[in-house]
Amino acid sequence: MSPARTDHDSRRQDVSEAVWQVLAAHGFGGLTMRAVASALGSSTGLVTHYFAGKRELIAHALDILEARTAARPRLAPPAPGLAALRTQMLNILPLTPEGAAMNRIWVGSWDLALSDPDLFAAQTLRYDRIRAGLRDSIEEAQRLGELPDDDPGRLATTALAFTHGLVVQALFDPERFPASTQTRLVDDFLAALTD
Amino acid sequence: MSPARTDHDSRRQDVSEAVWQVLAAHGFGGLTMRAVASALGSSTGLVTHYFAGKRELIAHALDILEARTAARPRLAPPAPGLAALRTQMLNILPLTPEGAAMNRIWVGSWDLALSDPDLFAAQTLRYDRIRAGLRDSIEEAQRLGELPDDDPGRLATTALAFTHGLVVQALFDPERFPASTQTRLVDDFLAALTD
DNA sequence: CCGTACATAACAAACGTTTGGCATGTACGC
DNA sequence: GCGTACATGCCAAACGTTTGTTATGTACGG
Repeated sequence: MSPARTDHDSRRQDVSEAVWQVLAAHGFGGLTMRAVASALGSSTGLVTHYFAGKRELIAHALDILEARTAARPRLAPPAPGLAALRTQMLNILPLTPEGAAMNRIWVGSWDLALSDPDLFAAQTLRYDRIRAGLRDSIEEAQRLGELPDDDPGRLATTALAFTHGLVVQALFDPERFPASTQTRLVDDFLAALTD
Repeated sequence: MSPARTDHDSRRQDVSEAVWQVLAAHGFGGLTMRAVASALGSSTGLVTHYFAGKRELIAHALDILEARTAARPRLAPPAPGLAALRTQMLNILPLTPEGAAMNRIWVGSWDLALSDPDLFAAQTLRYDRIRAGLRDSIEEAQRLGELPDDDPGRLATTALAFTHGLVVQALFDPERFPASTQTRLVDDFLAALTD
C-alpha cells in the first residue's frame, strides 16, 4: 500500500527548494530542468519524478511564493488599524535577503504571467486578495479615526501601488534603498495619508 | 559603400518593429530569431543581416523602449510645476493600447534585467533619470507654492513608486483600471500631496 | 565584377520529455 | 519465514524539437 522508504513530501520540498534557488539566481528565463537538477545535485529524472513537467514546476514555485508571502508576519503583528497596514506593507518590501529573493522571483514571474492566460488570471487574483487584505486594515483604521473616510478600496490600491513600485526600485538599486530608507518611505507615505 | 537597392535604415526599423510586436505578444520568454522573422514574414537570415545576434536585438528593443517613453504623445503641453508632474505620471501609465504594449514590454524586461549585469545597470540608470525628471517638476511646484517643502528627492521616489505600482496592477487587471480610473487615482494621489 | 540584400539550410548546443533499468522497499499466499 | 509480486526512488541515456549562429547560394543595382 504505502511502500515509503523515503519521505515523499520531504523530497518533493527539496526539489521545490532547488527551483527557488535557481529562480532567485537566474530568473524564469534561466529556469530549466537541468538547472534545477544541477542545483539539487541529481538527475533530471528525479525532478520529473516529483513534478510532472516544467509547467508544474512553475506553478508550484508560484504557490510557494504566495504561501511564503502569507506566512511572512515575521514582524510582530501589532495593533489593528494603521499599524497593521504599516506591517502589511513592510512585509511585502525586500527588507531582508530572503525578502529580496522573494520579490526578485515575483517580479521576474511577470513576463511569463503576462503571456500565459492561467498565470495571468492567478496573478490578477493574487492582487485582488492583497488589496482586500489591505482594505480590511484601512477600514479598521478609519473606524479608529486614524485615517480619513476616503474610499477604502482606492486607498488600498494606492497603498499597494506605492509598495510594489518601491519594491521594483529597491530591487534595481539596493544601495540607494536599504531597509531603513524603505521603512522611512513607508512611514512618510502613511503620514501623508493621515493629513 | 553606399546604399544599394534598399534603404538600410528603413529596413532595419522594420525588423525593430517586428521585435516590438513579438515582445508585446509573447514577452522576452517568447523572443526568438524565428519568431521575429515570422512576424516580419521573412527568414532569419534577414534578421541577422541587420542585427548581429539576439543580444543586439534585445539591446535595441530596450533602446526603443526608452526612446518611445521619452517621445510619448505629449498630453496637453503642460504648465510647469504640479501640472507637469501630473503629465509625466500620466505619460507613463498604460492609458492607451500603445502605452499598454510599452509597459508590458518594460515590465517583462525585468526578469532578464535582474539577472544580466549590463541590463541591470541600464535599468538602474533609467530609474535615476526618471526620478530626476520628476524631481525637477516637483521642485518647480514647490517654488510655485503648489507643494509643501518636503525633500523633493523623496517625493520623486514616492511618485514614481506609486505610478509604476499602478502600471503593474493595471496591466494585470485592465477592466478594473480603465484610463479614467487610472487618471482619477493619479489626481487623488496628487491631491493627497498638496494637503 | 563587386558588394549589398536576402533566402536556404545546415550546425551544434540546449531544451523538455520519455524510456529502460536497477535498486530497494512493502505485501501477501503459502 | 520465505519467495514471489509489485510499487517506489532514482539514474543514465536517448528522444525529437527548438534554440542561436553560421555557411552557402542567388539576385541585382552600381
